[in-house]
Amino acid sequence: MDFTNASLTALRVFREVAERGTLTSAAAALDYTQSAVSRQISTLERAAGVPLLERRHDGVRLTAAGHIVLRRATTVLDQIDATARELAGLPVEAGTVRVGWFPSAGAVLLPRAIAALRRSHPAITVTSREGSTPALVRALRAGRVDLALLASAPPFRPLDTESPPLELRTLTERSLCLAVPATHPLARHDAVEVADLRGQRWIASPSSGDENLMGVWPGLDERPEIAHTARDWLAKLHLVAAGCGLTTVSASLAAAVPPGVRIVAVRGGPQEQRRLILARLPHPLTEPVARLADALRAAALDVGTPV
Amino acid sequence: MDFTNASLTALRVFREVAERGTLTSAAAALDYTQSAVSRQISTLERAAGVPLLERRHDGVRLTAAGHIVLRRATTVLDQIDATARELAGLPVEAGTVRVGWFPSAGAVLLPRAIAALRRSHPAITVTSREGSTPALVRALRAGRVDLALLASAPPFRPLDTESPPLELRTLTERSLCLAVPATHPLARHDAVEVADLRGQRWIASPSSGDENLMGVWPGLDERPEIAHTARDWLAKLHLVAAGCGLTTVSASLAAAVPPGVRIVAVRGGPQEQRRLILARLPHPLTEPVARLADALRAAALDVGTPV
DNA sequence: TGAAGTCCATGACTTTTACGCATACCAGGT
DNA sequence: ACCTGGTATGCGTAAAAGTCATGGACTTCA
Repeated sequence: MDFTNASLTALRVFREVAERGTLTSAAAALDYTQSAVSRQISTLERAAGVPLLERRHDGVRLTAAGHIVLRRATTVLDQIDATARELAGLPVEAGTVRVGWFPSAGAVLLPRAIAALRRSHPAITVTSREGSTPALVRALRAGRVDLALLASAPPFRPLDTESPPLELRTLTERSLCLAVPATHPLARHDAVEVADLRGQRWIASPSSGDENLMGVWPGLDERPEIAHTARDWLAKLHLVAAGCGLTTVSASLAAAVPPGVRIVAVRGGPQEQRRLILARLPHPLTEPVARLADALRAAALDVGTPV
Repeated sequence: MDFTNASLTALRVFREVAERGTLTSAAAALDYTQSAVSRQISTLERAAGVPLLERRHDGVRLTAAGHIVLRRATTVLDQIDATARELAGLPVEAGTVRVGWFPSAGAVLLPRAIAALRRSHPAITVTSREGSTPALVRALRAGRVDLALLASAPPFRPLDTESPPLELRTLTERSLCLAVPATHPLARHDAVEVADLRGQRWIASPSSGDENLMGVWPGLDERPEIAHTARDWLAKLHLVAAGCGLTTVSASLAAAVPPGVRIVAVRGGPQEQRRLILARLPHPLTEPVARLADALRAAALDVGTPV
């Protein structure tokens, strides 16, 4: 008998034992007797050809082989669960407003706002452009855009020092989150500890200098291993989905992640807040610009709601 | 009973049936009787809740659900086999491959290839970086990447003029397609006429000069109205989903479009072909690099198949 | 039209496996 | 010495897996 004849049930039991630390508590959790669990584990160890658990007086610990099996079992069982889900088939007043947006700020929010505005004010037309924060601020000042959607991180410096100061409205202020592959152990819970991020591989944006790399958790207390660099969010998120690494993500992008990506919060370490800001020049708004600003605010409230 | 209680034996049997096309021949290969295989498949279908095979007089064919299960079963069984090898301490190929990619070339293909490679050669590590075509060619020449995934359009000029010439392999050559909102009238059919593109609003990449704008159909015979400019594909595609405009898209990205986007072909006017190219320096490949190149070729074949 | 061949599904039966109950053993704490 | 919490194992039973034999459906060929 070799490992290829292991059973999924045994792998599930093993995972539960590894998580809870005793056969007895795993049995209770899975509605087995302690002896049934003991036999399952014994069968799995015979299949593996090596002990997977070190028995102690107060429970069990994983052996090196046990860690191997746990890692693989997690992947296998997540694939089985994903299969089950997949099988269940569980998807304007006239005028033009010009808005600029930074990708992580605009990718979800702006399309939703535009869609909502089309329904409520079909005569209002929106055009938009992607740009960096400095470029968008210049575009606002120059009148090339009416509104700008920007992301902002501590220490929340002013966008520029020109006069008059821009009118800023914070649409959301959320904790920075983490995009993890759905099959990753960190994806099991809604939140992970910052200490759990050690030893992970990261997908970061290319950048120069030694400021914090975008994409790496800012509270990480080790030198990160950058496995991939990417600017494009579609590619980034698909790399995450493929299990290629982790990346930080604004909570507002959570609605746009492809299948295979889980968004989790990070506990421990300083709270990393990110603001989504709507910037404009401080003069009276035209009606269409005011309506788009309303739609963006409404969309910002919706984005916090899972769809 | 649900799918999470499926057995590895049943998945192995299913995979063999899928591969051989008849229960009888799969039974012979696995040393079962034909009726044992029939019962295994029936049990799996009850677990799935839907038929996985279409019985015909000359054997069986996979249903859509069957394809789902086969894909997942392959991953699961490969993981189990890899676990057995890992537990036995069998030597495996180790090494890191560095690959560069242009977003529209890399966003779908590379994650899939990396995922497949991880299953077949878990000891091979891949790191990657996004870059423009000229930057990636320079990175290849300088030895900073081992492979580069590039997109190419007519007239298919050489990537550079240095010697020796790079070794290029075309992974796919596809017609350029159009991403349209699912609610758009043009989404009703699989293909549209180039004349129907007049008067549409477009989402283009920002660029300078008067060469064709990326994102606008190159055969369009009027001055296009650019409603949005964006580089980020996630944002672009969500703008399309929101009904904000159309954009051109490589067929290889079709697998990554979010809900609300339809990919359609364009008839009339000159055929717009796009090539997806794998570039490398013309010297012998190390084993890991060769394996990743194989995985990319295989993934390129898969991307053409609707799932 | 009938025979032959190939395929899948199923009734009846046998063999094997999984699990619960009860109990023994072990280590640590009081 | 006793108690608590843990794991391993003998025994018995029920359930699952597999084989044998057979029937039905379809296609091909004489």
